[in-house]
Amino acid sequence: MERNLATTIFESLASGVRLDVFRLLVKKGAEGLVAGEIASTLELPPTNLSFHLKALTQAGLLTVTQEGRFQRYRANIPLMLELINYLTEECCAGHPEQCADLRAASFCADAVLPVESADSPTEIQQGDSA
Amino acid sequence: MERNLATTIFESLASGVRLDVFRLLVKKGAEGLVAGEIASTLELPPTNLSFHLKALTQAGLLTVTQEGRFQRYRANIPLMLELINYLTEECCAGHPEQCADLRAASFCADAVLPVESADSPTEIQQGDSA
DNA sequence: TTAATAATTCAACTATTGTTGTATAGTTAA
DNA sequence: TTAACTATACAACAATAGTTGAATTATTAA
Repeated sequence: MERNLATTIFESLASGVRLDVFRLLVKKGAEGLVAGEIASTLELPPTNLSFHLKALTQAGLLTVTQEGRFQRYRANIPLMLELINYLTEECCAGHPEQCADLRAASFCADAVLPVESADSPTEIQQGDSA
Repeated sequence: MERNLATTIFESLASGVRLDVFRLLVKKGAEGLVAGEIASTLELPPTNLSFHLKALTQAGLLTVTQEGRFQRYRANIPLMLELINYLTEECCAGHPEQCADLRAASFCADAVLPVESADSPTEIQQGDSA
């Protein structure tokens, strides 16, 4: 993982609103939520939520699939695992075995599989188009 | 973990400088480094490094012990574990067993034990004095 | 005590981020 | 096509974070 990506991910979680959004979507797992459901659950104005969803999605922490007029968001758990691996590289002064448990952790790996839908949703990659 | 602490931790890692500092100290493990060693390793002006060390320490990610005229910094790995647990609470829509591996991870747990020193260093708790 | 060293604090400036209201793009149904 | 709805993009302002140099505190050694 590149340093810039890591700082972007941390920055995208350095806001109470975005942290609430990400944790909510981690809880929902593979089901995810559409933007309106997130807004009503967290009681946020749509404009403000959109701002934060964009930040999280551009950091790669969320994926988006379009379902008709809805946008469904899901947490990108594998990216979180990569981030943790980045933090623990060459960990503990030459004793990497101390980190083995964490580095091998699976962390909800199935949470990124998209749910089947009648609208045959299309993946939207908003990675780093900025 | 409280939400404010979590966002403070993420914010403290949302800077390239602070991320470099934290990863460097994770690599050093229980040995840690004094401020001057960090400054020379990362080629940072002491004033700027001090600013970032303060942010990391106030977030709880670093611990400081005084050794004579030196300040030795170490990474606080258990806090990182708490943070990961906070992210995975009620994970994956009622299937918490999918996260079991990560939540049980030990992640360099011995990295916080202070190294013995002739100066009998004293713990300095800079947690939330602000 | 005096000088040298390690690290931090303070103040000023620059740069970036967060919030809100309004306007726009795309989707659905009559 | 028109109207209603979902969600995002844009622009303006308010608030916060980052960097630097000079001054300060604390420790060590002569």
